[in-house]
Amino acid sequence: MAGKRVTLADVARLAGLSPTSASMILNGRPNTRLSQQAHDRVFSAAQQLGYRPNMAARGLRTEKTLTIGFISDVVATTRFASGLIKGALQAAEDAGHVMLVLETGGDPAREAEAVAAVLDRQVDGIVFASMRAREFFVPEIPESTGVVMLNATNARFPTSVLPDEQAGGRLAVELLAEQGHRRIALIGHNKEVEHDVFRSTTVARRIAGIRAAMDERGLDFIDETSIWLWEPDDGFRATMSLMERHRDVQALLCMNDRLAFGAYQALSELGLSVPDDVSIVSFDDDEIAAYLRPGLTTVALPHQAMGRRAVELLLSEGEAGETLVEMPAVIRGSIAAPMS
Amino acid sequence: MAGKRVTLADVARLAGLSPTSASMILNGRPNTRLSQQAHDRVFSAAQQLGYRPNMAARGLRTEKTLTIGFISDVVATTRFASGLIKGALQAAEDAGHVMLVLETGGDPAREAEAVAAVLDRQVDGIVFASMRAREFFVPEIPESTGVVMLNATNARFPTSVLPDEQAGGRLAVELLAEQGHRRIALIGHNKEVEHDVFRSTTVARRIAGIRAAMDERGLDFIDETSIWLWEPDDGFRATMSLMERHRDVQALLCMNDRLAFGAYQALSELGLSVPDDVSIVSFDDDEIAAYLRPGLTTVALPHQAMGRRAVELLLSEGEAGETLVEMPAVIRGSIAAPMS
DNA sequence: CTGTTAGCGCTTTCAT
DNA sequence: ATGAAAGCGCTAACAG
Repeated sequence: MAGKRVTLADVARLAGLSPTSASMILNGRPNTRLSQQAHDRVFSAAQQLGYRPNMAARGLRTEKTLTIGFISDVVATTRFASGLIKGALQAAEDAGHVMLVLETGGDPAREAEAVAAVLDRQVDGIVFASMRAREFFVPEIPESTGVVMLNATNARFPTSVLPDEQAGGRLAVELLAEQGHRRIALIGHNKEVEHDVFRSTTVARRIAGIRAAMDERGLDFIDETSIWLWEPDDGFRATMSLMERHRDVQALLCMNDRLAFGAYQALSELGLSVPDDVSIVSFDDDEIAAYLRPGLTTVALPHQAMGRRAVELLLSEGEAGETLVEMPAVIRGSIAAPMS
Repeated sequence: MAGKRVTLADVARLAGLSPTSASMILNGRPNTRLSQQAHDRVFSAAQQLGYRPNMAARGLRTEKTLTIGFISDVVATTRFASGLIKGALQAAEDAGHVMLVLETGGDPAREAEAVAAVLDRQVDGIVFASMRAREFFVPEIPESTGVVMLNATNARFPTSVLPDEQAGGRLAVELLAEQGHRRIALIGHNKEVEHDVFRSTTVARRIAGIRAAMDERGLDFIDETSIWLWEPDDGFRATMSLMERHRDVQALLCMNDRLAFGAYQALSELGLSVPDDVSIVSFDDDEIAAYLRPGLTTVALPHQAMGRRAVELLLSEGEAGETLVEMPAVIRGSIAAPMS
């Protein structure tokens, strides 16, 4: 049954035409009116034989492979960053493309190899994705190959897709301000990181958004708890230390959901209730946000939409520059009006 | 600079040899001793020109593409299942292969298209991965194409990689029994699911392992709490209901970490402490397991190892049959000897 | 030891 | 309205 693969020549032969004509018909070439009969015969022959074009052969001629390369540092491994892949995959599928996924661990040598590997396969374009937005090293790439930076930036490749962190930062503050909170603490802010542009372009923007929104309303950071990591344990300790010094804090703004998780644990240990005693808003919409009790209100990192957008830009040769994707608020039970 | 791509002919010309010779040298063909000089000239020419073979052209001749297809239902999107991809990616890279990743959402139509898409690109083999182990629909595939089922099974393709659930189930019980627990409750068991082989081949095995280990030690399920979903909220409710009826339970065995998360929340609400009042062991080693306080002891689903194994089997034409991958225990603070 | 010829399956001039 | 021929870049047979 599954002997040799059906080739265009087979289809042409069965249809009683030349491969040339069959090719034109199957590809729906315009300006070349072959008879209706010919069309019918070719289509039915292709159908009957179960013909599928050999992309390698086609690619050899056309230089197009309907394949794109998705090269990431560690995206494939991390919880929500796989949303980037998912979105990209969907957009690729919608456009009839398929995606080569490679992971480099952020190692320049592997990045170079990854680029070579996808270039060898004549991909139609490359998406470079990073787990945390950063300036991303990119090896030399022929000009004919389109490149989009996803959650990352690179001077040589200006087309990039990033979350709209500034608006996201504003939004988080607004969620709290609308409830009437004035004494708000920020958990996860770190002045050193803020000014380390390489490490985190976008965090700086988020902070800028938060700061602007706070200033406009005359609110102040109650505290700037400097911590380095953003894991639950850091959130736990930061919250403990904060509450010790500022028992009157009304709301917490956490830089990510894991910190917020730690904050929940700390507040619970202190006998404080969310949101009755303290409201919490954070960023990411990590999976745990929905698991917490009460659910965590958070400004989502729109990974899936970003992945989708990146591939769309790649395939449409969209204009260069930054595309900012909106960070939507996901409202859950962790915010309420302050009691005092 | 980046004009036309360097071709084998260019290399041969520069080396003063025919393309054939250059090809043989570059591919390190045995039994064809070309002079050492020729080797040197070809290598240096290739180096100098930055030659890279065109895989499409090579694939056209050799029928090999150094590319494998990874088709999953929803793997790419879910937190820990992306471990499957990561492992597969690593094994592929180690073997000099590259991976096309497609997602089908479990929809047969999309599955058929995905298979067609990778077959059109002449992949050297296909891995079918599923989020939860199940009998997986697979469209017709030419016999020459290797297929490995990953966290899934299919009658037509006997080569599959699965977690060793039976041993994992035993292990979980042993962790508790070693501490001296005798009154152990199982959270997440559902008799209907247990017998629904299609929905969950492996859960049945896990239960079998648990049951066997319990029987050997003369332990009994304190309760079989039938619930359908395995989300934190389900764990919360199941634990609440359980503790109401069996205040003397010493340990909880949760079918996954999310259920355990819910159990933590419930116990906390009841003023009970983990592990002093109740020990908890669960399955998966989801990310939250490390986030919980105390850390959750859990029998891990070895996704990464499984992904790796699947690709290794695919590329080595390994023998057919089930490959069971060990589920290792990850010990954290949620277990201790019972107080009573 | 090395080169020539042919052809993988497809698309694309260019003739008819 | 259709087909013949050439060639994409590579490798496998077969001569020299």
